[in-house]
Amino acid sequence: MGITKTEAFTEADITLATYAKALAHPARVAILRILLVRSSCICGDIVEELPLSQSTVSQHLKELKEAGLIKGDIDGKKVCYCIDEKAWKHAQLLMQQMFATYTSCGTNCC
Amino acid sequence: MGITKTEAFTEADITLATYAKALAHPARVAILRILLVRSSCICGDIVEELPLSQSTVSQHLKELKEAGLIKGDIDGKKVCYCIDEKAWKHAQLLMQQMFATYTSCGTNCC
DNA sequence: TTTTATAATCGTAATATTACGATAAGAAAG
DNA sequence: CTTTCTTATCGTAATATTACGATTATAAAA
Repeated sequence: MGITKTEAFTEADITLATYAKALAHPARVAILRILLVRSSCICGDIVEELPLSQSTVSQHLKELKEAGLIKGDIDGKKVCYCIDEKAWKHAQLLMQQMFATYTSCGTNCC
Repeated sequence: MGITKTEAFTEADITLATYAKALAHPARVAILRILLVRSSCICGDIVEELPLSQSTVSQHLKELKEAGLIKGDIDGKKVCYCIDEKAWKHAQLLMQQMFATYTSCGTNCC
């Protein structure tokens, strides 16, 4: 149905899934890498670094913003994007915790 | 168009996005947590722990398998799922690298 | 004020995802 | 062989995603 039974899952799982979803498209990963490389804010010349139209990039930026991972401030006639430190570190923590839980199982395993 | 210009992105970004997509739904996060808690294989009583139908759970399991994060071996009339260690650690590494790249920017930031 | 540049939004089309019931496929149990 | 249990797959419906061109909105520049 394309819709998710959100009420059925824990807050933590929903949050992690939301962050993961933001990373779930190569274009958005690429955008984040661009923002990461330039450790200070940059403005919207992201379009020129990607093989996508301006409207498509704008849409991906919107999704990253909605997930909370980035923020965009108006700066004259451009818009200035950067990583949202708090959300970024939160996502990092949730991911780390998730992945770190793994301990390789014994001989009874697949 | 619901389709992605895969040829336009780097292999690393596509791989990371694929792993992220596997985590991009709370049900799949929940499934992975179940598999993580029981460090040895368990079988499809995952269904009973989730408020989803058997067919829906099976579909999510399939996606996790296709992303490579889990594997399922036949064990009599049940199927035994567990985390795929290699892929799991690969995903962990890619995520860590991605998140660790961040260094909080100076005063010129949003 | 008019022009120009930048980014967001709208409209639309193609494809993907999520979910479930029903059915099929497989092996173990009787 | 037949029944039973478990999981996969099919069919279908509702919604979401991805992408682009066209348009709109806003502010700086002329």
